[in-house]
Amino acid sequence: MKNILLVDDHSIVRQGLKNLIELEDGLQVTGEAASGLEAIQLIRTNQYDVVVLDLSMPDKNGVDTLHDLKHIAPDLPVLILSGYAEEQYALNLMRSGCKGYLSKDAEPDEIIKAIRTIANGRRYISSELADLMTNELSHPSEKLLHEMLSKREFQVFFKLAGGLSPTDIAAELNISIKTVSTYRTRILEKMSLRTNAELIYYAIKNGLVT
Amino acid sequence: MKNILLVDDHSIVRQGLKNLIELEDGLQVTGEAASGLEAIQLIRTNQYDVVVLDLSMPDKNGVDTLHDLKHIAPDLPVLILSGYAEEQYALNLMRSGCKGYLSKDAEPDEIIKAIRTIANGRRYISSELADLMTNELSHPSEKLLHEMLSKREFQVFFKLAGGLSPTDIAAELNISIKTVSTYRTRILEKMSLRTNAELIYYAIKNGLVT
DNA sequence: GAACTTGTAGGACAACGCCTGATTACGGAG
DNA sequence: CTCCGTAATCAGGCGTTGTCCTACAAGTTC
Repeated sequence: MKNILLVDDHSIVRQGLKNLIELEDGLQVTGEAASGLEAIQLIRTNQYDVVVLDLSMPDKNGVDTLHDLKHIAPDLPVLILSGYAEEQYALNLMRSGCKGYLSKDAEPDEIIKAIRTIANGRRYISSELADLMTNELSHPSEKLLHEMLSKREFQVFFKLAGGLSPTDIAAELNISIKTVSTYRTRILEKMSLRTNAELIYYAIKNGLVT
Repeated sequence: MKNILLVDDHSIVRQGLKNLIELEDGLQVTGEAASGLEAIQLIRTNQYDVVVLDLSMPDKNGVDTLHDLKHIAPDLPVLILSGYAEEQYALNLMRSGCKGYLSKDAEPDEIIKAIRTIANGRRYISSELADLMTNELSHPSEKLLHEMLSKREFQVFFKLAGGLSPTDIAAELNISIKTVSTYRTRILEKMSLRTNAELIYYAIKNGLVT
């Protein structure tokens, strides 16, 4: 029997998933969290086989949550569930160590399939994502700019795009402002941007923020 | 027995809502639509007492869907369920004739309460929304926000939106940086924004920059 | 004429950016 | 397997920039 932790701030979504999952043999939901912090705490004290993680949450976003998770429990497999517009960062997330990535409007069947696959220790890659990735491998030069960022850089990028100040970001990531500033410089450099404004513009135009 | 139509493109969310609703006496889900168009079609041919409508959908967004709905079935009460960041529309939507507005992360209890209230022909207004509305009424603004700016303020707004630094702007307008900063403060104040990022976001979404 | 609004800035202080450098992690060459 | 280069993560110093608060004159509204 596989124990599943659901992380999503909308209780309706958790309800829906739970319902779906509990119809299945061998799968059960043994934990629910409405935020990244809650999730981290549950994982510290309980034992799960799979985490199903929503990307967009208020207090601590999915990207950061995934990052922290990987420190606490490197081998715990994570399935990312995303809304729209977030397909763009699928590749970044896969590199950050999630085992699967699905859009919320996927069919219930597919979600179950993904959970099963991941619970068994394998990766789950949807056909859309597979396309993306092979595309990626065959023409590496055509990477989207933001996919050239490291994990940490991407986290910072994301927060800058959301309008957070360096000070806020430093606090959220527990690093020095100086470090944030360093990342910012490198992000602008890698992405050939010049200002925060351009960065925000990029993020909006590429659907990285809604 | 009240018949409810659920409109949301995520089947998980529909599942969750359905589950929630069917535990209740006197409420039943008799229709589901994954898109605005589907919803319109169902409403043409079937009889519902309440529509629960998600705001963000791919083909036709909730705003437009609501608008069309009101032409086909002016008296059919609609409860809007929104994700984040959409609170801005709440007021416009209420004016467009929806009967209630709730965030998706509301408690299940509240959702049920809202549905019941609306099904009985009354409006449902959450406390957050009530706050917003009174706020709004106290300084009425039919105008677009940026139309409330003075000439000078608008010049600065425009340049800020374009990513110019205060220093650059000061140079272009031959005024002190301090003055630019003052305008910035007033602009943010007048437009109820908090950061340059939000300002840029506003400008892009309102087509003030390309 | 009192009460806003608009255009303008100065001073104090915090925030930020740029440059530089340490440490660690990793992958390929030898 | 070790060595080394490169990329990633982090941060301090120092000077600049920008924000916030305050202020004030000129117009506008009631």
